[in-house]
Amino acid sequence: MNSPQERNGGFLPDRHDHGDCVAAALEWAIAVCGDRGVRLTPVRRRVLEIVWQGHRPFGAYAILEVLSGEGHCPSPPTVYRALEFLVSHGLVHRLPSLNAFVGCSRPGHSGAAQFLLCTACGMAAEINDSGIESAIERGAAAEGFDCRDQAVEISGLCPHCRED
Amino acid sequence: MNSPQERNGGFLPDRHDHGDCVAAALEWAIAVCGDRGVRLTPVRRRVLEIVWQGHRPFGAYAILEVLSGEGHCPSPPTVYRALEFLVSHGLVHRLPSLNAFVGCSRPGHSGAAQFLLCTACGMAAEINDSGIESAIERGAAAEGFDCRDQAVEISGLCPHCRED
DNA sequence: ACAGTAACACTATAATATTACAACACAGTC
DNA sequence: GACTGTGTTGTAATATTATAGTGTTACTGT
Repeated sequence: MNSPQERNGGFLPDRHDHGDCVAAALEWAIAVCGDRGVRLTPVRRRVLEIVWQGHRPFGAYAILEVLSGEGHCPSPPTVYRALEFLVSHGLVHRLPSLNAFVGCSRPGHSGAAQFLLCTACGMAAEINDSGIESAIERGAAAEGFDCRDQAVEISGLCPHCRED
Repeated sequence: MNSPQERNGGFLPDRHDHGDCVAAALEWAIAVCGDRGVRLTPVRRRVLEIVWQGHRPFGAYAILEVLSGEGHCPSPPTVYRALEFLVSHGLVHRLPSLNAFVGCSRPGHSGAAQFLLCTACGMAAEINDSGIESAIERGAAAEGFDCRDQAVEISGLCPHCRED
């Protein structure tokens, strides 16, 4: 099975078929959960869909608000647990600098991810740049540091906004 | 004037003379504020010293607690304002992944900083690796992204902890 | 059906951060 | 020394993000 990688990475044109992005993410999530014998419950599935509403980070309480608007009105722990599950299975990323979550565009990818965050429009793009990853590993190793996790958040202007 | 760079970077031995680190940071802060015509008021100075108590990130409310223990009992906005001032003048860094602040070891350095965060002992080390910085710039440029700020937080085990 | 486990609901609360406005302090000028 | 404008701090209230603890429900395998 293919990951949604080809379709979802980088900054996409404004009017791409976003339904495809969501469908691909969902399909991938179902496959991953099947493989690992874990459950993509309704709450988890719905949270994943909401996070994927756009290529834009979503706060936990924004997710909660969407769910509340649907009659189903869960409490913060429910949302955080669902997010934790999705993050732990590599389906969603947390962006600490924004206290927000974004769908993983390359769930099949094994390496580290980096994020481009547009300060103008709020768009987020995930890249998986092995040059950045290995530069960080080298930098850490030079200090005798055993690198376990990299969080790289790059803020600036996306291709669309830098023209305006 | 020299920045405290030589003395404070990377992971230092457990028993270095930490008074020197604080003194150097303070001296640098006084010089920077003098140059720019801004004031290193008592609150700001004291917050800077507290952040520099160790090479370890300090939360805003932990700072507040220290200040409270000193009779001088400020409120959250006071601490956040002081931190904002120090961050804006490059004297302190914010670590979003920890919601915490750490003294800048290389306040004179013009390039981007990266942080090595030990998950075992909580130590933080700042590095200024131009290889990482330029790899990120390349990666961003490849997406047509105009990079304004890089936040790189690397978690893992520091040289001391990886031996245990 | 039953036991074991995982997930969820619910209440409360902790931890982090900001808004808004009033009071004060300092620098430069008269 | 008083006047004035700017920047800083004090204070109270509140917003935002995240977790703890307890009990209940739902699914899985036998």
